[in-house]
Amino acid sequence: NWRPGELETCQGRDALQREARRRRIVLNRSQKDLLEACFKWNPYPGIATREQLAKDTGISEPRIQVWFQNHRTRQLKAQRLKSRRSVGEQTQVQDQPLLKTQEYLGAGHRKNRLYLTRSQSSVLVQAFEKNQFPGIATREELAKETGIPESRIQIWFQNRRARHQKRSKGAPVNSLADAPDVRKELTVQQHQNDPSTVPSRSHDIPPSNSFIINQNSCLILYTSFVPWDPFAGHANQAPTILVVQPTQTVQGLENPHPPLTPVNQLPTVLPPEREFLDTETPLCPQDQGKCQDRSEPIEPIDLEVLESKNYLQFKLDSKKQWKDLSHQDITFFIEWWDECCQALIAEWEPPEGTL
DNA sequence: TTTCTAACCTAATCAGAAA
DNA sequence: TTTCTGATTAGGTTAGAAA
Repeated sequence: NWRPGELETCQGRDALQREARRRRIVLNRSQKDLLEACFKWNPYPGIATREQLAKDTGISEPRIQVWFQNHRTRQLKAQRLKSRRSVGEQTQVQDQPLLKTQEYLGAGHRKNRLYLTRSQSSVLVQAFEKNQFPGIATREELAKETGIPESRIQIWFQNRRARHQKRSKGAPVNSLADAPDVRKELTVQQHQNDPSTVPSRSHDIPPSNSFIINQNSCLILYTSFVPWDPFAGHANQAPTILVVQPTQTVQGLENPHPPLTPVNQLPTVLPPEREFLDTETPLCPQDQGKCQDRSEPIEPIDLEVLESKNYLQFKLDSKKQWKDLSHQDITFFIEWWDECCQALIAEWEPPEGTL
């Protein structure tokens, strides 16, 4: 049951000609738990979240991305099936999109764009001319040769095939299109290591490992309080996730759905209480020296900290919303907060027997 | 053998730099 | 503004691991 034109595609090709795929990974229970918990509150994780998940699970970021892609598909499919069953087969049901968080809607959601050099382009173009559907071995070889991550090479081939097909179907071909880029010879690593060479995105708020900003509240995610080996397989060594839920009043403002479900299904380890609750300036750990030179706490007019069950809740002043804060305020606060979290994590000693 | 799901695919679209 | 192209999405297919 091939579709017209499918002979041109990988799926229509003789299986014998197809190059081998990547070896399939098998997720363990705690990796799945962590991904599923994260999916519940954010089905569209941005690059910062995906990288944090990669760290915490030991799964590479591209595999995390694929897992989310597949999981969304299954989720939407199941959702549709469920709603059609409940309403009746004959009725047309409006599909409910998955909830997108501020992380998705804001800037900094995507990976930094890759800029290929002339030589990188020509290597890829040559490879494409030989084989439009390289398997994992070829892609890894190309990755080694060009210094481009394998996952991006895969994307490059996908885009190239799509555009190649479009053009061969009669669209006018611009001779410059897809030609090796004439930009100066910056390596990928240069772009990645030197932020000044990455195209500016002045409105960006830096991605945070521990923050998600919603319109009216901020959600704080702690991970990695427990040094955790994803492959160790001990149930009590699951990663720690602490999601801070916006208050009910805040939730009610704009979104009919609670934006997040607090994730407390996983073992939760709070940071040492003294760090947050007993100080005059609860937003800054006492050991402020670790927060570089920022010994001045953020003026707490915008934020307050509340203790509630096992959650720490930060709530904006009722009159103030995140959108009222300047970009600089937020950027400063996030950077500062990440540093404090890192200092805290570095300092934290797990209870005996948890390792 | 069947079921589940990671890996991979296309097509459409977004997004940002360059022309 | 338009063009180009890397990144992301939805959703379908393939194929390997587990039941």
